[in-house]
Amino acid sequence: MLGAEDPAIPHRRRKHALPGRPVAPQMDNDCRRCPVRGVSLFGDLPDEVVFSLNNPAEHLDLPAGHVLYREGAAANAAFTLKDGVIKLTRTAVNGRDQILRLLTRGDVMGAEGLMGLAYNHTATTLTPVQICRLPLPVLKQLQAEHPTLNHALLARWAVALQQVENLALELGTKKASERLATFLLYWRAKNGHYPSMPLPLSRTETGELLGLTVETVSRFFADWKRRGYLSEKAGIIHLHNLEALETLSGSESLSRI
Amino acid sequence: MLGAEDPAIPHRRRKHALPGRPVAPQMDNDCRRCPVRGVSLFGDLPDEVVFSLNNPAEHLDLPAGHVLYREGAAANAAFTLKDGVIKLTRTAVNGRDQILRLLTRGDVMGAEGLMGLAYNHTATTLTPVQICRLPLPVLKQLQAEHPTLNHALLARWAVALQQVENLALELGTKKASERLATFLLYWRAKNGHYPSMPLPLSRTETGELLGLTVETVSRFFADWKRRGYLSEKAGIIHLHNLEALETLSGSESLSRI
DNA sequence: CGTGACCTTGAAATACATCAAACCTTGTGG
DNA sequence: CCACAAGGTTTGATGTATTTCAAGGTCACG
Repeated sequence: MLGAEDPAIPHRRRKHALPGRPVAPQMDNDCRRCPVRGVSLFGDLPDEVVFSLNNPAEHLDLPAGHVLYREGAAANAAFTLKDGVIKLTRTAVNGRDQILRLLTRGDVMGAEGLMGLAYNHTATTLTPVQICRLPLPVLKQLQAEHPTLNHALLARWAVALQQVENLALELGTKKASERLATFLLYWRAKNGHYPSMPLPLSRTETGELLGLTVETVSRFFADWKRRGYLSEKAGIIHLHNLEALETLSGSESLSRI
Repeated sequence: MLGAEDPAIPHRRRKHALPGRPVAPQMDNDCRRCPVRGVSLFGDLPDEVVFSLNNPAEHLDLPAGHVLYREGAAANAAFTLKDGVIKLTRTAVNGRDQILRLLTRGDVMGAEGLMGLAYNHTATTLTPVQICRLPLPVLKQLQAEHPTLNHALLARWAVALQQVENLALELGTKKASERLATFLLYWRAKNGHYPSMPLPLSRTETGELLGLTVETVSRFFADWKRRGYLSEKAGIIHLHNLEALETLSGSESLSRI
């Protein structure tokens, strides 16, 4: 609880998004030994079914800054994220981007292809990732043969809906500092409640998530660093004053304290 | 296409939300003759199944301003909206409300009770409504017996997700006038693309949907009325200048034109 | 015909965006 | 290995969109 060890691997920060050819080393392409099978879509499927799959999924290793698929493109596969962080974004008519969800280990993306024809988002890796690519025809067949899968899909959709609802609630009811503080605390919780966590979002991206400009995000970070609420080093955020951040996430504003 | 007849019933505007006792006349409680069966959850179920249901659903007639269920309350039933408009809201920690979805004919609500224990939203009628109340145990059993139902549920979840994503996109990337104009055009489309449509939202509620204050909403309405873009009478909105609104929904601002 | 809910309008305050420039940091090529 | 280039971050000055506060106006209903 109090001051545990530092978390995971400090995901290396990307510079400019490389064109990123899928460096797929095919190390272990066996679904039965998939490290995320427990949390993945197939968690509910019995062993014999997973055996029978004959490894329909393709393992991929991608660098940070790689676009997996684009909003509006014809959907041909769904993906499971085994490790790393991915952002799902949409672009408004005025050209501004909105991050709608941040995906981490175990999350599924692209499954909307089961319902419609096109992807609803653009999926971009924020760190190097390991993912599992599942062609939609395979998934459709599995869905038909094993109704359990539908339940798993339903559960995921429900979670996704709640996440986006939380986002809309934040965007519609809170001000800049509140949104940013709330996000930092959320991200901390999502990363194991450690006092430190990797933050693979640039200031611009943080703004795209929270409906703010780069400058506004930067100003609050700077302000909170000066106050000693947090510090940052090599892409790792350290939260020193959770209480202050919790208060900020509730109501306070920069100039009022 | 051009200047068609006026649309539906001018839903009477509520004054203060009555405590609203469920005036349920039980006129026709037979699911087989349900006017929205085609668009409802059971659209896919074969006739014999619907027959066998033995009318598990309860028909309700509610006045405007009635709270169907509250965020956080134990979920015991799902509902199908046969007629009228309902808002789904959540309240932020600071007490401000956010409308997350507006439901119309055929929409389903409260199905999150299938996955979790509590309702995620507060559901409030904005007009008099006719709804169908479906106890969750019944729905769960149907779900187990007829996997088709899962597909229907999945489809609905997918639509809900897209709607909320659209909202988040609006809230995160656009400014007041753009959001309001976009919403008016959206609402027009949802009401049959007629030049006129009932708007069962108060200024306050419109603000709660779009992340704005009453005053801001009122000012834009006033401004656009003065410009002749629209007019309003007895809760009915008439859009006179779609082009202007479309431009506004894209980029323009009040002071800049 | 008064009362309560809702809507409008104005003036002032403020939060955030925009514009502009300097500063870091990190990977790269000489 | 150094220095530069490029992307990202910080900071300041200024503008403006939107909120906040306050008051008056309208409409429907009892």
